Amino acid sequence: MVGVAVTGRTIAEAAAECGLTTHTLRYYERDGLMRAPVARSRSGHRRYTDEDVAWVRLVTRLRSTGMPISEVRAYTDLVRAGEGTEPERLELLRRHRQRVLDRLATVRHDLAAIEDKIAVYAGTAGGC
Amino acid sequence: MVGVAVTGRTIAEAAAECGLTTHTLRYYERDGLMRAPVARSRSGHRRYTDEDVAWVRLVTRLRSTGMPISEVRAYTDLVRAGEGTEPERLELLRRHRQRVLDRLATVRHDLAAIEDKIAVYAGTAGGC
DNA sequence: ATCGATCTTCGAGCGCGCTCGAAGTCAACT
DNA sequence: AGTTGACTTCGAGCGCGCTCGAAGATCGAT
Repeated sequence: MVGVAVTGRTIAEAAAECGLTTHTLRYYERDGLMRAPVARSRSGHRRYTDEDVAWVRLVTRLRSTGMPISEVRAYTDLVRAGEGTEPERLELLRRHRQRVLDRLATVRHDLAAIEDKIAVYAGTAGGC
Repeated sequence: MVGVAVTGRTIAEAAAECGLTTHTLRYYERDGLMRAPVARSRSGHRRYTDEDVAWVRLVTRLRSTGMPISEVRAYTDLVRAGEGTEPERLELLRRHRQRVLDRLATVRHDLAAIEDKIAVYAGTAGGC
């Protein structure tokens, strides 16, 4: 075979695709947030597969909804442990979901109070 | 007059009422998050008025919706500056409102993806 | 072969928002 | 009067989540 294509993305490409920095991507890996260590080229450079990128995207969704790093790691550990851990993963995700919903409700409630204040100022500005 | 009632709450009472610690309440004051310095008893202990508590409640709503301390301080400065700053206050609150709405949309979107995953696990667990 | 951009590891540093502890004063009850 | 607990100021410390920089190896285009 001539010219075997190097598979996977560089860390910079993966970072751009996920909206993260290369620093953060390395940090996540160090911190146990990848299902498996990212593959390397012969010279040691990281090569991100589609699966790696998809996983990082899941991680960012969990993070964006407020899941702490430690809990993302716990979830990752369960996935890495393989079959049989599905009930635990489900429970973890469901607990997270409930927390997010509670948080959303609180924010909406507090936002409503702030919007009342906006309405007062807007009324003042309107001069009516 | 016999037994003039001491007006206002102690810091512990105010903290309990606002769902904060006394440490946090002092920290907020130090950090310029109170409209005016809290009144003191003759011996120097803080006495929180209804207005103080109402203000702290506003601060907690701004914080709870993600406004940074520095911006709460900026808003506080405007209120302290008095009349004429209403348009700036309005603009600040409106900008905040928009950020909160954007954030809510993002969280809802990311949560939906997580709920898809929950559905997959739940399906697996259901065994159908 | 050369050169500039990108990659590696490692450990330190930072910004935010509290959180805590020390050392001392004051309040309130018995 | 004594004692227990709450209050004061001050500055330091902490947990989280990155973020950065140094020193050096490698890549890819010319």
